[in-house]
Amino acid sequence: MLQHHCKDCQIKSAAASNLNKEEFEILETNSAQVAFKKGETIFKEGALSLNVAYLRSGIVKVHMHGPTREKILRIVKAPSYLGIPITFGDKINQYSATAIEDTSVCFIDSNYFRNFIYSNGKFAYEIIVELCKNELKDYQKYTSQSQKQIPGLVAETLLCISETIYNNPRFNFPLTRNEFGDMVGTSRESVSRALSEFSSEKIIEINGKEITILKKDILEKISKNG
Amino acid sequence: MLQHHCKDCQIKSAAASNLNKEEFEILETNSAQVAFKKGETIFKEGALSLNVAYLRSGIVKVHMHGPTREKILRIVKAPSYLGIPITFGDKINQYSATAIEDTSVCFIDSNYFRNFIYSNGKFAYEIIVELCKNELKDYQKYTSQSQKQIPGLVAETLLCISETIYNNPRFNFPLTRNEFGDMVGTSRESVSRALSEFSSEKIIEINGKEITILKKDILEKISKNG
DNA sequence: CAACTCATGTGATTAATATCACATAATTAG
DNA sequence: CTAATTATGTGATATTAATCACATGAGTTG
Repeated sequence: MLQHHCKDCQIKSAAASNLNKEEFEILETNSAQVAFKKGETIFKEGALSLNVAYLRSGIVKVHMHGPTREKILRIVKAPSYLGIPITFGDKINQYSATAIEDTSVCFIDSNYFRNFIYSNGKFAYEIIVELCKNELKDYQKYTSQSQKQIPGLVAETLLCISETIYNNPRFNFPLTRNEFGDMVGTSRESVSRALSEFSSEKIIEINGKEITILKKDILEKISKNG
Repeated sequence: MLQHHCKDCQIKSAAASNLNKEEFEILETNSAQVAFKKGETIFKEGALSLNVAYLRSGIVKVHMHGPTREKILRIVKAPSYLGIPITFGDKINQYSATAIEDTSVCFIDSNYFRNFIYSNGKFAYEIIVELCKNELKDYQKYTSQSQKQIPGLVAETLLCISETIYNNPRFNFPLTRNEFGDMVGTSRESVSRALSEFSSEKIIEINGKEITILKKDILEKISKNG
């Protein structure tokens, strides 16, 4: 457990901003900050869920076993809670989280986290807001994925990664082609072909892992039309 | 607004069970019970979300516009909250709810609902648990839908409707074939073909809207293997 | 740095599903 | 009760994407 001072943490969650001095002391003595290297597992499907994980820095993939392959549910960028649902929705983790860049995670004993919900209404409210926003985002993605064809899904994913994770039209795509496939529910070959197509049409530029979005408007159109 | 007494309501939510006498009085004066006939819209995508909807009785489909067609996100059976996320995740409804059987819904002014979260930790906690459980269920379904093929999806849906909605191997399927397609992300023809196939193999029996699951074990195998 | 292993791109083939077309059944409206 | 509308089933065809096969490339490890 690294020494840390939650009260002075510069990257508190919206919920934690509502904690008072005493609650911060409780948080501090019942949480642990852990560093993960790229590729390391933060928590694993099937294990007991005893902690709430708060992602302080880095990027993480949230994923679960599917009927035929792994499914990447979302890419999470710090700062954000990582799976409150696995803590309060079930006793056993229903999904895993793996660092796709070096990350720092605070694990909070879920009993104390629960007590904050009981005793601090503003804290609870912010947690609810975060859960609600996630659900809405998930439903959007869910709907897209069941209706769009592969070029649309690949375009959507590129835009999403560019805009919500890197805020930059040029970025290092953090997943392998195989994982990209796991994310949109298709094979690595199909992803590869869609990317090649976009590249040959000068909509994007590919340099290994580095992708540059050249024509955002066209990519948006492809994403929208499926 | 129908006259009603929330305190004595026999079908309170887990969250509402934690409200005290005063809170029930507030709830009573700031909520309205409304009856909906089959097919009527309970709330609509795009409208302002000013109320939390609590489904007291009946069955509802929750759905949203997708890129190419409507998407049915879930079938909800009473008693259950209907879309807390639309109230606290955004100011505008991101999805609609439509009665697929006659229903009774309590609309609760979201400002008062929010106050309960602020002031009653156990209420807030139960809301969080419900949101978390929904997220886990959604992720499971989400993963299935992006990996299984149509027979697997149709089998999964039949089992789900049979077990979680009707608790009976024989039931009146509450959706048209088209809506069934909207639910699993496929065309009505493909759903129809899968059902015919199951029927000719004596796995199910179809009598118009009435479906009987004859061989649950085989249906489960089809569902599991995709 | 050489030998592996893993990741990627791409052509050929196969399989799954969408779409179209149409007949028929069920439901709704007048 | 009849006409109109909507829902359903099913064959034929077209489209899409999966799978297989293989070459190349990049990164890793001894």
